[in-house]
Amino acid sequence: MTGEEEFLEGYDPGAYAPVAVTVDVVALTIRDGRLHVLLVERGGHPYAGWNALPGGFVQEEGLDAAALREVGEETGLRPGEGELDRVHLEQLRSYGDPGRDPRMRVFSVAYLAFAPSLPDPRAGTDAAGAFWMPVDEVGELAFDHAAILADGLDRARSKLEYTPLATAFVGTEFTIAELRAVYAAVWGEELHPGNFHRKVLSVPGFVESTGETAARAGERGGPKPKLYRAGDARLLHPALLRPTREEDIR
Amino acid sequence: MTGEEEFLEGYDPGAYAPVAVTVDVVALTIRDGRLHVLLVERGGHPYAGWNALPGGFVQEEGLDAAALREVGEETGLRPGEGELDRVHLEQLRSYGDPGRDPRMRVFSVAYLAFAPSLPDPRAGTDAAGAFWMPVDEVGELAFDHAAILADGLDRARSKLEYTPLATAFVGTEFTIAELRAVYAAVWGEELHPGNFHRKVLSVPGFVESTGETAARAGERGGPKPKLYRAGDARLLHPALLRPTREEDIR
DNA sequence: TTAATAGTGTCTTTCAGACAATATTAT
DNA sequence: ATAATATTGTCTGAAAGACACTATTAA
Repeated sequence: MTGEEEFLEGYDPGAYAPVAVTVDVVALTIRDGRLHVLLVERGGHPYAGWNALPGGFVQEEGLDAAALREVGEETGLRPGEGELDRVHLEQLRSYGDPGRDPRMRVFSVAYLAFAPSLPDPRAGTDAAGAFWMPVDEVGELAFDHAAILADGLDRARSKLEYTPLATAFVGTEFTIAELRAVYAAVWGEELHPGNFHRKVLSVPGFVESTGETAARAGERGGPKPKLYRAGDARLLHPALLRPTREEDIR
Repeated sequence: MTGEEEFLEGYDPGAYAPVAVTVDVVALTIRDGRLHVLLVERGGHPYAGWNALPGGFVQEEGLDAAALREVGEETGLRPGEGELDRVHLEQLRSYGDPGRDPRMRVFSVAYLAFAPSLPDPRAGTDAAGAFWMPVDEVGELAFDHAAILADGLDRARSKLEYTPLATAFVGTEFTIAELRAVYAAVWGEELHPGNFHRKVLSVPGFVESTGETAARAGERGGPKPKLYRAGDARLLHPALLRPTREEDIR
C-alpha cells in the first residue's frame, strides 16, 4: 500500500471530489485621499463581466508566495524593482462554503495587501483588466468576494489601531499630515490634527524623525512640515483607538 | 466545453496535482487552573506515534461545520447534548507550505476552539486516542502542528484582552475569581484581585449579575462570592490589556 | 493680506495600577 | 482563632480628547 493510498483510506468518498485551492487578494491603496481596492473584470463564466478580487490557483509555491505573485501579475509590478517589495502582505482568512463557486469545490485563502499609491495597472500588459476602485463605490462582486472585501476592510481598520500599518500606505519619508490622511481615508472620519500629531510622536517606535523638512508646504499654505520615516515598532503602545461606537460593542 | 474544462484552461499544469484540504483544531480548555490543548496520538505514518492536533478532511460541508465535527468526534460529545453547543469556534488561519505533508499537497485550515472544562475524551469510543495535555508540557508535534498551536495560543492570549472570550472557558454562571483564574491560566501570570474585580465590573456588557451568591466560599475561606453570567458585549471597551512587554512591541 | 496648516500648550476626564481596609467564611 | 478571600475605597500617574495659541507659508 502506498503512502497516499494509506493516507486516503478510511475517509468518506465525498472527500475525493476534486477540490481546488486559490488565493484571492484584497489589495488596498490610497489615491487622492480615498481608499481604493484592486479589482479585475472577469472575462469568462460564471460571473462574466462582473468585477472580482484578483486571484488564482496556488501553484508549486507557498500561500504567501502565491498571493505576492498575484499582486505582481495584476499590478504589472516586478519583484526586485522596488515597488512590489514595499507591498505589505498578510493572510486574511479562508473561505470554503460548498457552492461558493458553482463549478466545483474551491477553497480560497484570502490575503490583505497594503501598498503606497501605485501606478495604474493598465499600463502593463499582463495587468490589463485590473483597476483601482474607491472602496465606497464598489458594488456587487463575483462569488463571495463582497464578503471577503468587507472582512478585509474590517481587518485593515482594526490593524490601524494597534500596529504601524498606516506607514505601509505612504512613502519611505512622510509627514504627520500624510499619516493622518491614511487614518482618515481608512476609517472614513477626520481626526483632530493637533491631538493626532502629539499622539503619533508619543508612541515609541511608531515614527522616527529624518531631521529633514519637506521642500514645500501644502497647497493652501502653512509651515513646511518635518519628515519622518517608519520606526521599529511592530505594535503601538499605547494604541491609537478609534472613537468607540456603541453598535460595534454589543 | 464544460464549465470545469473552461475553468481549468490556461493554468499551469502544476495546479492539477492532487490537493487535499483539511481542518486542524486547536481546542483549548482549562483544567485544574492550567490551560490544556486537545491532542491525538497518530497511528499511521508519517509521524506514527507522534502527538498531533485533531483534524481531518473537509467533507461536503462548510469549514466551520468541519471543525465542529472534528471537535465532536475527538471529544465524544454529541451535538444537541449541551456541552458541544457551548464550544466557541473561530477560524485561526491556513497553512499550505509545499512539503508540510510529505505525501501530497495538503492545505490545512486551522480553527481555535474554546470550551469549559470537558470530560476526558477516552470515555467515548470514537474519541479513544485523544487526550487533554497542559500546553506547557506539549513537546514536538507532527507536521507543522507546533507552529499552529503557537499561533493559536498567541491569538487566544490576545483575544482575552479585547473580547469576552474568557467567559467561554467557564460555566454559564461563574464568579469573578473564576474569570480571573482563566486570565491567569491563559496569560501565565497572576492578576491583582482587587483591580481585576473592579475592572471587570466596570466594562459595560462583559458580565451581568445573576443576583445569586455561590452556595459555598472557596476551600480556604472568604466570603461567599456573587455569581455572574456573560453579558451581551462582543468587544471589551475599555480593553483589559496585558502588562506591556517591550520585546513584544519591537 | 488672507486663509490654512504645523506644531505646541493647557485643562478635564478617564483609566490602570499600587496599596489599604473591611467583612466574611473554611479550617 | 487564624488565615485566606471578596469586595470596596483611595491615591497617583498615564493618557485621551477638547480647546487655544503661535509661527509659517501658498495664493
